[in-house]
Amino acid sequence: MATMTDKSNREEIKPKGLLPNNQSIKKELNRGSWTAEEDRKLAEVIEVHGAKRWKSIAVKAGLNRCGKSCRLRWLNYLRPNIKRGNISDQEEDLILRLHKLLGNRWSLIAGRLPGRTDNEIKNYWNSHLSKKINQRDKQSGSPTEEGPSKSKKRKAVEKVSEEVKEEATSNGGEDSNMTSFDVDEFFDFTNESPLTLEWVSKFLELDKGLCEFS
DNA sequence: AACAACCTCAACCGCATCAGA
DNA sequence: GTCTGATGCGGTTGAGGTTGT
Repeated sequence: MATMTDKSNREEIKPKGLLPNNQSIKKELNRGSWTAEEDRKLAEVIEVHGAKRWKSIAVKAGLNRCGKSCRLRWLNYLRPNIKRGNISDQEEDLILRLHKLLGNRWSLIAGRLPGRTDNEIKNYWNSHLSKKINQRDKQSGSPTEEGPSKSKKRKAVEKVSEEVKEEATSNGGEDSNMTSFDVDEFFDFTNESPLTLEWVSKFLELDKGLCEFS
């Protein structure tokens, strides 16, 4: 089930990351890129048993991997309806807006972009958009664009979070992660302006339209 | 052609939260 | 209420690819 962009077709799985002298690797689990064979096994088991209890999925599939790794592989790569390839201008715009609104809440942002994963969006942000924004800021001289106040951000975050939750549950419960978080802690809200609420609702309207479009 | 510098993105890690016993 | 295992999230890493010199 590997795609063309997949680097995982390599036969050999090399350990990744810093593992000082194989220091306490539990049972020598496979690490690194996934092979097409592993993908196939994982997909088969998930088809039968569903995407839950990842540890047992790993065992049932005969994969020498931890459940976490299997989950990640499924969510970011094997899951049906994954949209791969270039991020469209519309999507990019949406990511920018959502990031302005939500911050680094990648899973929430991903929840508003059908077929995109949080990892993908995070990568895209780090490699493309953050630079773009830095350049723009340097040119304009202002650190950030006009955006909603923190209290409005908070409301928007709550709303988006709720919507994502609903969508997730209506999609069979899969990906029903990121359901709640401490908004109070995340945003330190003080001042507000009437314009900002308008900004948020406009944004949400636009967002809805885009979702229907895609 | 060879090398260095930079870029991309899959995968890992640590931590937080949730759910069940 | 506490413990423990499962799950989810965001930050980070590094292999491999691309571009520049």
